[in-house]
Amino acid sequence: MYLNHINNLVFKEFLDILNSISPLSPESKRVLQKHLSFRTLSKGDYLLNHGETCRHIYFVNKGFLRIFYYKNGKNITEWFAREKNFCFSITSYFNKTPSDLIIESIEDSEVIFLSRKGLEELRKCNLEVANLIIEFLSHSLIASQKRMESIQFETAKKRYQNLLKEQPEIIHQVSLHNIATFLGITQETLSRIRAQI
Amino acid sequence: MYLNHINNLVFKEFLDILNSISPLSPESKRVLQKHLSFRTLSKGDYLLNHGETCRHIYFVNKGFLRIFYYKNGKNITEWFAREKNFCFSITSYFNKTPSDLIIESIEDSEVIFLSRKGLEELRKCNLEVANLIIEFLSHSLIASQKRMESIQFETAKKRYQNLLKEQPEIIHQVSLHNIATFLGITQETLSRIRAQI
DNA sequence: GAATTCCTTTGACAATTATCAAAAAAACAC
DNA sequence: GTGTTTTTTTGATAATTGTCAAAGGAATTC
Repeated sequence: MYLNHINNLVFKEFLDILNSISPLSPESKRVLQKHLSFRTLSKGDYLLNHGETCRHIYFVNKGFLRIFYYKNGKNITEWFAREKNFCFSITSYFNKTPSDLIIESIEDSEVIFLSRKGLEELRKCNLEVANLIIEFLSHSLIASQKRMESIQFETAKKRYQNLLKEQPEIIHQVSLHNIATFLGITQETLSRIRAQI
Repeated sequence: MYLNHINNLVFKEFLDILNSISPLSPESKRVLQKHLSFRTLSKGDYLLNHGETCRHIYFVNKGFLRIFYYKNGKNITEWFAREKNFCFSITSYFNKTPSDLIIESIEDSEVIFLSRKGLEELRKCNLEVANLIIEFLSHSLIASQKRMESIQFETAKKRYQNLLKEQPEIIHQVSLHNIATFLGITQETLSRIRAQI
């Protein structure tokens, strides 16, 4: 269900969030708004499917998303996107290739779409938009780096404890299996870790 | 040994490389050049030390660098930067915090420094520079993502084989220990993997 | 509320990798 | 070359995690 140009208040709030990431003039907000769209999702809906090319950066206005993919027939969680956070398939978005990742709504959600085409056009001529993208990418890079270090150098137990500390609510939102694959371990191993704590 | 504004030809070539990443007018090149510096390093020299804040993006004009850190007293390789590639400490650079990472020259090297201060100034007022940074960050993000997936979902043997395929020359440039920690395994495990192949 | 389905835990065992120690090989210095 | 140091390999053992199978719980449906 696409509802373009309808929920103006939602867009206004979103543009304010963008503005807090990197300052935007009213004019920049106006041109950016042209490239926004809005979608509501029911629990279980897919925002991006395997094989589709990722043509947007997604902002979770409400709800909760899971980004996952299939590896040897098993579904592996790559990331969770909480309310007021962004997500997208990095590789598909930049390389314009079919996505291996699937983005699933695990609660009823509201998502704002930022179109790649729009952003690519705007960043070429609008300095504020270009700087907004720089802020966005540098934060994404730091997050990616952090996750990499966690996977490479912490034990499964430590990673689980960190997750509990940083996102305690996650336990009630997603299955143990999803948390386990997100941590890079099997469901059984996570179950045993929990038994120890 | 810093040699600013001396090796003009080297800078010209470097600016051409930047231009090939994202187009730069002669004027943009001119202003960018003001924020470049140059340094030669002997084998074993440190480009960035633990506790120092990373104030530059480095470009390996010649030679070979290793980025590593200490974890429980052991030195762990995070990345290798080959000739004509960039490197920097992501966290230290963006957060302006002391670096955990150490960047070491493992061959006699020539490195071009792109100053963070200069880039931060320029990107605010120069659209071409802002777009250059966007290209740079998006490629960094893709690389970080790729490495993360490799660590999380491939066996040590597979990772070693991929490394051999992608950078066969690396075997002759760095010790087995450094390759092992880069792959996220111990030296002994890597030695045993090699014996199998 | 009984049946079905899905999620989580537990058990037994195998595979992978780490750790500690020592030997072998290679590189380096004199 | 000889001796010294560093790097790599090998051995024995332990720890961690994965795999396969089954049981126990919880949630859902009819």
